[in-house]
Amino acid sequence: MKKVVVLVGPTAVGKTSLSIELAKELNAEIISGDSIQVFKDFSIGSGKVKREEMLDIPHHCIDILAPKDKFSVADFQRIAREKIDEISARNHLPMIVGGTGLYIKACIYDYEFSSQEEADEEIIKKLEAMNNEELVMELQKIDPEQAQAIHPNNRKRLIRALLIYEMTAVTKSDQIASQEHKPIYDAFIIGCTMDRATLYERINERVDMMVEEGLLDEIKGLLAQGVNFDDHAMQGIGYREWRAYFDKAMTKDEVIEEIKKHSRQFAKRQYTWFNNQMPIHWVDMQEPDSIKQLKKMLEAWRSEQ
RNA sequence: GGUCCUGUAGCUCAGUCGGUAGAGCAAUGGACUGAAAAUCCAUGUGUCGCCGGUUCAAUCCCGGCUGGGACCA
Repeated sequence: MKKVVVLVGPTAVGKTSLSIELAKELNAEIISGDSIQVFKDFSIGSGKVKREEMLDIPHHCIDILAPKDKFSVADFQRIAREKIDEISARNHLPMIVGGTGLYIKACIYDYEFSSQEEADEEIIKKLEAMNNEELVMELQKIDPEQAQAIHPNNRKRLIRALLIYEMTAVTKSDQIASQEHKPIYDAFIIGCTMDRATLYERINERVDMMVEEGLLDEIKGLLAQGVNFDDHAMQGIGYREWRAYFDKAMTKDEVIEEIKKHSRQFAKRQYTWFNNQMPIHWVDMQEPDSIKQLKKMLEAWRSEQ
């Protein structure tokens, strides 16, 4: 099995700088595991590494899409796995760094997405016109297991499950049942953490910094090139909140507060994912000893067979 | 100085014609297999400003005190 280092953690915990430090020591190349950083021109708001911070460490999966493109887990899985192969072939260590839990898990675990045609507009319209109860009843017919598992209020998932069957003729349950739910790499998963109150302070400060660095100009630039608030990447935190500003429903300061709040809530959700979905070696970013210990463990892991 | 309004959950406020209280937001926990920075679920004990009075019983009525606001001087 190929070795892969994975570095995850909530937003603003300090993943980027630790990743560069580790990459230097391990002769690694970094693959960004982030659902927004793949888009060009979504830079300040997505917390992309700056050129000068990279210290010549190769970075992948950043700026690989145009701002109006669509992207999905399956795309990420395919591209990231290709990168892992390439980097390994170069005798470098691949290191996935990011906060998008699903993307990262789909990449390193044996998730399998059946090939999918472009979803039929007609079918989507038909499903979206149905109420929750009707969706559940429909799913009950083709995939009772998922109809049971998905909460009736979660329309997005209900529609997704129905669509999977429409597109691929395989139910979501069958798809999942065919997997072993195991990693396909020898992955060493590091989780960055710190005291919650401190993290929240850092998040607030980071948002202020983004605004100082020109977040609003970044949004204006995107709008000027034809991106609008309904586009996929614009649903990212730090981006979607500005819609209210341009609609004159909120002041700049109110938008900034919204971004901070959403970022804090996001960090909490990230913890929930990382705590429950993957076996993680947690590192306390405020404890130098904790990082030292991590490096020792990484050394040991790396020299294993 | 006077008159009136006001003080209930971290915040904004409901409410109890007297039987110790509830919404939204926040917060916390959780789910998660093609939108995942998305989507969804669960969780509400708080000296009802303080002291006293009336009452079987007061957050609710009465009195005083105190904080906030508006208006009149």
